[in-house]
Amino acid sequence: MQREHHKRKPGRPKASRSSQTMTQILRTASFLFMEHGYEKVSLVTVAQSCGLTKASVYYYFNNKAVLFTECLLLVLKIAHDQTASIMSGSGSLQHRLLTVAQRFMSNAHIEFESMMREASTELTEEQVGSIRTAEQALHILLKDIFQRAIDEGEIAECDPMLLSHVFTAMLTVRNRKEVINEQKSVDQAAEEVIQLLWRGLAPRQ
Amino acid sequence: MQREHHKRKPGRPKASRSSQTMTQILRTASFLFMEHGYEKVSLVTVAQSCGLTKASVYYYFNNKAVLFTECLLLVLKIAHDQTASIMSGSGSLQHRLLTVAQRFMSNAHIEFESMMREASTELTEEQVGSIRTAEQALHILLKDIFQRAIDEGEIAECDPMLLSHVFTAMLTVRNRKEVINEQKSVDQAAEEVIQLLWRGLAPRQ
Amino acid sequence: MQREHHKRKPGRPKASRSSQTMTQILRTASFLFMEHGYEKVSLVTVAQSCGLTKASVYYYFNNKAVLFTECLLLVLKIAHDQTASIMSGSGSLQHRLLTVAQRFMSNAHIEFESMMREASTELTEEQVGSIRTAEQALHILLKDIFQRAIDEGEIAECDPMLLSHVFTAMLTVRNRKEVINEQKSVDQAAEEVIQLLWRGLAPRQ
Amino acid sequence: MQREHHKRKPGRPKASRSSQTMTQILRTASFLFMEHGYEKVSLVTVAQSCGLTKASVYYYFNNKAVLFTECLLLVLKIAHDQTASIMSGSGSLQHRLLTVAQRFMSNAHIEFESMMREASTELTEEQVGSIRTAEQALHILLKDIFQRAIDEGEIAECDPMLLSHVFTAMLTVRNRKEVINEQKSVDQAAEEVIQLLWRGLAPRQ
DNA sequence: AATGAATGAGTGTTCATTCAT
DNA sequence: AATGAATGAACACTCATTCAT
Repeated sequence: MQREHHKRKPGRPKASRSSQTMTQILRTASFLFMEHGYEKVSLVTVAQSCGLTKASVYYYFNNKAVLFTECLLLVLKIAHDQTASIMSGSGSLQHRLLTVAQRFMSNAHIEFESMMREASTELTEEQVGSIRTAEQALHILLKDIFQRAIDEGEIAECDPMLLSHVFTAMLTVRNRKEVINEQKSVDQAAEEVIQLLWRGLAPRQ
Repeated sequence: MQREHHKRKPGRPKASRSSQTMTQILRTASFLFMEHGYEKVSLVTVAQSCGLTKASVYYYFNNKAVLFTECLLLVLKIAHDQTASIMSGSGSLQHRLLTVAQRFMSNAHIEFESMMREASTELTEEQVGSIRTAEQALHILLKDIFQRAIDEGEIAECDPMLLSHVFTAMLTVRNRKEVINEQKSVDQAAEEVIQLLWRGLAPRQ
Repeated sequence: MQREHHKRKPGRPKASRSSQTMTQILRTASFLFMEHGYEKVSLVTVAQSCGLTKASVYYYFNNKAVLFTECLLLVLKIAHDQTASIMSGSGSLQHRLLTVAQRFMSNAHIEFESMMREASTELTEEQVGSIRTAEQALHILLKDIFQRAIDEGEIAECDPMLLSHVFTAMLTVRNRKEVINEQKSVDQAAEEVIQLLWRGLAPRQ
Repeated sequence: MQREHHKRKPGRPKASRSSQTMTQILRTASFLFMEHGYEKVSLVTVAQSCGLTKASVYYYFNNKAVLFTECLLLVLKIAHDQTASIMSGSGSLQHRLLTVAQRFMSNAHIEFESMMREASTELTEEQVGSIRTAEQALHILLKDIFQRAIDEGEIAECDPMLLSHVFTAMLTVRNRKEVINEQKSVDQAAEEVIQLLWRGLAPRQ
């Protein structure tokens, strides 16, 4: 009889906190992984940073590799979306690249490739694959943009995929203390990097 | 190389050890650290790769942090000397940079900054400092070369130190599978990277 | 079956639970425990095998020890009843023993004593006691049957309780791969075991 | 020059204690495994029972599965050798079997098959195989003895391998409290079991 | 000069158990 | 009646480090 009133599912309803806790773990862990890499971040660190117990982290993520994978997918997705959003905006290509550079360089992170090398022995092939795919999506996005710019004569001819990698590699100067310091802000450094990339070293005659 | 650093006391291996075995450990460990990073390389791995026991490694190096420090100092010194040698040679600046790039890119290694971040929690400030100093020597070398080139109008005006960092950062594309593969050799990639750096993106009119 | 054990209070599931779900848990868990032993069967396995959650299992059984106890009591009662039913049937004693043997040997199960030893550190003395009682009921049943057979001269004189244990112990050969295989079926093995027990090794003159 | 005196190997000599510690671990662990099974025996228990640390156990045995395997191989070898020695002695077959039975029944142990089922998920196929081989060696030993006895008309015709398994299965009654107690010693029980096996149930006419 | 032995601290992972809903 | 969330205790395993020889 009660059942006819409102077919409420039995059991404790999934508290909205549930998803909140999970995303909090994801966010915290993402930050830690990007900051310190795979090995250095222990699950107890993640847990404590969230005010939880190790076992609670395991309640949401089956193991460290899974957590790591989801974190990277999240970070890469955000990076991809942000980049896409910025690049689809108005302004000159140079200016939009600068905006992307500033965005990327504003949050420190371990160089991607190093992190993957560190983690790859612990991840399944599938996990590595999914991360690689998400990473490539970002590079393909940039490559396509560069390709179009080349076609339209906006930039000089070159391998657009290589350019995409070089571009992101250049942004890692952000991590060097001699580059970013009291005298040179991140934004300023980004500007100079982009200018370097744009003009090249060749002297103007 | 050791005699050059007078202030270091901890971090310096016990004197009067058979330099034969010691340099072998150094070389082997250097290779392993550059290949896999700090954490991934256990002292037993180093020992076995030398045909020794863990305890023997401890006989020459007081602890892992000391060994790591000595390794990086060695690697950085070699890199510095090689670069200096190449850059002091003849040929155009662009060509000499290409040679340096090819040399660097030919042996895979974990991105330097990532490795330092990984290791830095285990190293003493002094150890970090000595590595940073050696690293900076390399960048100062490049900076000076770039500065002179700017002064002589060989390359466009820019922050030479930043340029030095950007230059080395660009070389890390070597680690990306999409860049180095069957279709593009390391030397070819190096060439394209240098060309990109030289010409920049701006379209020629 | 529960009503028969008045003295047990801990170890007895909360009253007035939907016997539907409860018996399903009991049946499923019994099977799993007999198949894999105490430790190997986690409550989450039991729950999932029933399409429930761990917490639901706890709703019916206060803890793992209680569930295990109830399972064994159930299994032992079934074994007892089946044996009683078979032995009270017609046919020669040897033939009825064969039927029992075939019944027992047809479903694989961990040797009883091993399972008890595994579980006993987690069970209360009371729980161990109740299981032992149920187990003994089975042996007493057999003992009485053997005693009567001895009295009636149907079998040779011997300690009937020991015989009961030897009889059940012999049936555990069922678990050995060298005994039960493609060439020898369970029923055939049972037959040979019973024949061995019946005739003994002594050569006939 | 020193080298010419006595080519002593460098390093600390393998203390005779070394092997002593190792065999002590083996003995202790064997006892514990036979007493409680695979899962129940944690390596910290083993270590403490030897007055060592967990890590020390790992110094001698790479992991729990390896330790377990070596323990079982040891136990099975001892059992095999003891049995062979006893069976090759003089006296009637019945009497020698009794001696074997008494020997086996005097030390309690978990039923072998149960232990293997418990452990097999953690062992490599190779490890399982080597244990199975050692186990089979014992059964083959018995089988051959039984076969010869059959050939010589010393015992009645039957499947000698099945007999071997039945024989060892019968000895597990040792674990039952109703069999071994204040009123019936192990030796006495062994005697009755052997008598049962020898004479069988069939009434003598 | 080199090594066998031993250890402490830490890591990932599992699981029975509790509690509010 | 049933469940989502959270936890503590245990376990297997690794590794840098020490010390007597």
